[in-house]
Amino acid sequence: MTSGLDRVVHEPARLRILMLLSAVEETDFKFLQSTLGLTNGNLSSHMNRLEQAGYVKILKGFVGKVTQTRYHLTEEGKQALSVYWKHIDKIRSLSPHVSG
Amino acid sequence: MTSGLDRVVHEPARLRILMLLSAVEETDFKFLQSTLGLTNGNLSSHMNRLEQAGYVKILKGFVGKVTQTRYHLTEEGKQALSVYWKHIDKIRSLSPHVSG
DNA sequence: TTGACTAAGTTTGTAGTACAAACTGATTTG
DNA sequence: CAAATCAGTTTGTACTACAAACTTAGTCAA
Repeated sequence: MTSGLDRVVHEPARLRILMLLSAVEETDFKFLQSTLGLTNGNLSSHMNRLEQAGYVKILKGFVGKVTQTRYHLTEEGKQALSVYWKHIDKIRSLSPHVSG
Repeated sequence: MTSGLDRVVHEPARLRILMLLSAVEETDFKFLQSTLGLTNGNLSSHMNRLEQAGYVKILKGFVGKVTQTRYHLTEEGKQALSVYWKHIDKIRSLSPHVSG
């Protein structure tokens, strides 16, 4: 009856983050930030939300003396994405007339 | 840089409403409500939002002596849906590895 | 060594919104 | 005439995305 869409995944910024991560497996804050055009604060919040949901792992380290935060997509995250797209396809099939 | 996703369309309940409407062109409150499993208040708000966006037309009338509200998908609404799915496909193609 | 500047994020405040509960107003039924 | 039902609308609340302000640490210039 309901859409079944996972709100954590459904948020546009996070969906794009997850899709990027699913392509590269692991990446860092600055890459995501500049690639997706998000502000620091915004990206930071989203990554925390994704971590809380268990969809990414946050890895803090250094590059030389400068801190660097890396992100890794978890199995749960991959699963969530897969399920998400299934639900999207279901909604999309509600109308055979809208192709996109 | 941004997702390009229209927030009016992106909301799950509204997306499903629009997809249903795009299949049937026109329908009434009770059908939508029972088909999608939304509460009256919730559906009412969503339909108003969709009307404000110009995506549906609200037609109030009677069946016998009882009021009935019908909804009609506008051209703008169809367009918005089409554009929405284009953006979704673009996001989806960010990763070739997630099939859904 | 101290003061300005940059880097890499985090925390905070606010405006917007989805949802359910409470309400409205008309009609029908006991 | 009261009570119940129908067909929705309005209101209140809890949540949340976003940007602005802040933090913490390192680098450079004099």
